[in-house]
Amino acid sequence: MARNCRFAVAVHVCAVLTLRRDDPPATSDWIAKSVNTNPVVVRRLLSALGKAGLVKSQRGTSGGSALAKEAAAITLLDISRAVDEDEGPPLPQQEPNPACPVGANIRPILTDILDRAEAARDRELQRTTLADIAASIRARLAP
Amino acid sequence: MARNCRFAVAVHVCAVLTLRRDDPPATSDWIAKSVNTNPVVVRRLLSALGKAGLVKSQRGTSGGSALAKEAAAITLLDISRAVDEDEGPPLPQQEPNPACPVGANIRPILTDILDRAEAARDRELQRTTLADIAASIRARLAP
DNA sequence: CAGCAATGTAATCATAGTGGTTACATATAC
DNA sequence: GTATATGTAACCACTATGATTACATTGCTG
Repeated sequence: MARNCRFAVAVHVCAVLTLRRDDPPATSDWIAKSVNTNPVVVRRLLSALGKAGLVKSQRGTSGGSALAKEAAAITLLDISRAVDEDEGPPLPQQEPNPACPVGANIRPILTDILDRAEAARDRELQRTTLADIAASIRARLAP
Repeated sequence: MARNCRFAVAVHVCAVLTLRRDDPPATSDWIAKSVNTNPVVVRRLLSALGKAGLVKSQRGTSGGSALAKEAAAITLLDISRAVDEDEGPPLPQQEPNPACPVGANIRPILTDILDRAEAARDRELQRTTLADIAASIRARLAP
């Protein structure tokens, strides 16, 4: 998993947008207050989410952002892919020694394993949608 | 997944030790040449693997390292846990705004999701042992 | 149309993590 | 006792991250 917090913050941002359905679009300023960070950080994420087609933003007065699709149609994997650009598997950039039987053969084996591990993680993220997140939050609000 | 290469290098190191079963213990110098890195980097990993009980090392002349268990009894998850110390889920250290319904409730939800994703990855890593890695390498050596 | 309010994005900065390297103390075989 | 190996601390260069400032751009609204 990526060691940054972009995914976590992006889910938070999207959760805000989901709970604000039917309300005027949320400004990056407003969202930033909920996340407790700088509005530009939020706008960067919204920009990435927008390029992925998950969110649409409007400039100008009474502008802001809203989901571009149904909450049930956006999975956490979509969000992860949108904000965490695809770096390959975490292998050393220095190639191993091809003169050693291990060095000559370990690379594709490691790539395969790391890809499989990431696929497992992805499958898990794909199982949850923004609608599920919203439901979890609502459940905690009115117990 | 961690964004460092420790896991990948550690698997390489362990693969070397596995293929050298019944040979004199491997020195960090020798292993480093296979990985194509500095011996100290290898020793750091061997130290962590040793503390996890996966490897044993011997100082002094004709010293070196060897597996502490059967290769079939060491999973890639064991190696990952040994060299990538457990940082929690990647959440922002700045707590979200408790006055917002989302900010007040998103934290445990995110933790749950990230834990689940990591568990899926772990389950995948657990399915492969060092014996499997060694077999894959041997298969590529004599096709 | 004027002006305000919002996004989009570049540039900069402090901080932290990573891996490579040197150095040296310690242990062990011969 | 000496050569050889591990175990670690210390330091360095490089990179990623997230916060921040600044400013251009867009669009509503009076």
